Amino acid sequence: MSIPDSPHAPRSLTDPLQALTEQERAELLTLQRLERRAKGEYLFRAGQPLERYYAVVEGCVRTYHLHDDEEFTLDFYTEGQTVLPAVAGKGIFAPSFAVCMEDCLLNVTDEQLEREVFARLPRLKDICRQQSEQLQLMHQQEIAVQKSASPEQRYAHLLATRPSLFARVPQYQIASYLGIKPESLSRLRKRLQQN
Amino acid sequence: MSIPDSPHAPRSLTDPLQALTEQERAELLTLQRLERRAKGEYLFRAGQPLERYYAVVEGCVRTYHLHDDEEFTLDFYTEGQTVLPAVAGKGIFAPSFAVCMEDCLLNVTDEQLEREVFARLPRLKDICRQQSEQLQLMHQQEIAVQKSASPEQRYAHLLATRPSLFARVPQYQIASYLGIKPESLSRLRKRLQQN
DNA sequence: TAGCCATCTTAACCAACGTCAATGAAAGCC
DNA sequence: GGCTTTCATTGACGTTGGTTAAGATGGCTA
Repeated sequence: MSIPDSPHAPRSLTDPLQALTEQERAELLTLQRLERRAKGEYLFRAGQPLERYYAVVEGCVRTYHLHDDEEFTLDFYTEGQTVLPAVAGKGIFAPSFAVCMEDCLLNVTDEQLEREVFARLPRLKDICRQQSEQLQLMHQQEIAVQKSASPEQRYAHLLATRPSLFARVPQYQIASYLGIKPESLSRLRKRLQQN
Repeated sequence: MSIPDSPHAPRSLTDPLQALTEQERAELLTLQRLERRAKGEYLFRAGQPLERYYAVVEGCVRTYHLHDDEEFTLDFYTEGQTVLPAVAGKGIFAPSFAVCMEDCLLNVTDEQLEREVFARLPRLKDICRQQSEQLQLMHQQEIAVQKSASPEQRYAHLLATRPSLFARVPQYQIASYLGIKPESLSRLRKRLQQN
């Protein structure tokens, strides 16, 4: 019933900004651009060019994939998380849909802003690159878990690591995140209660 | 029975070196370091610091994840592919095992060599970054497929896109790549034959 | 050649998920 | 309040993958 959690492949990231000085962080705050999005609004849709990327300051964003008119939830992003790998720019197209589950406050970055920020805070570039590499390894890890863990294990793990999600997100979307149907999740939960 | 293949999330990459001039490519050839590894040799093991990364020039490398003494194949890398995201350096640890399925000829890069190459061919840095971003999107795509496609669909897709693998790799490892047991793959194949 | 090992297949049984359909419960709307 | 909509639950039933165990095949070696 245990989830494979390699000690060297963290599934959650340390705040990348910790490496900055107080002053640098203050400067970053003056540079960043915040936007509000209402519940139900889309940040992007599959196939669209990705000109901006988003970090969640407040609220919850869900990404999903569409296949045979059915949604498959890829991930939920909450406070402090960056939606998708922070990738944007020419020739980059969204592989999925991203929709706000709640009213959101978002930190929005486009190519130009990224250049400005990196110009002011050159150290941030390396930090971001490291962050991106960590994320890649985490994705490998996620694929591994998806292959080796049962739906029940994945559910238990989600419940343990992100319990607050269950209060913010409808269960049928959690089910699709776990890769099963809502009815199955319902029965799975019942099974666990009884034991 | 169709596999979700978003037109904008390519599952195979264009050769990143196409963007280089003939001369640059020639220079790259003089810089690169080739190594031979025998069948069965490990490139790295889970938890080890990743000081080098590898591209397959000839042969086949398998990465896998270990969970409850069972192997879960993450991917097979053949001619022209880079093993894992090309990530290496301080603080980076292997999330999985990588073992040669055949005698291999590998293109090996460590941090120092990477610096040298980037110093000689500065354009390559951007190319690699773009490549890395594409890879990240492909990983997202893979997670989506893993969630939305049945083992049968994944099998059909693998057969269609990488038929040569079936001649190079034992079937029980293909099964673990598909996320099922060898017996199930055997039955699945029989089912498909009959229909 | 005989024996061993790894791999693939087959069969029988069980558990778990998918599907379809019906019922409840909660929230939002007129 | 009554209505609709959305979401969660439950049941019946079929399909499929996991498990276990037993052969079959082929290659390798003593």
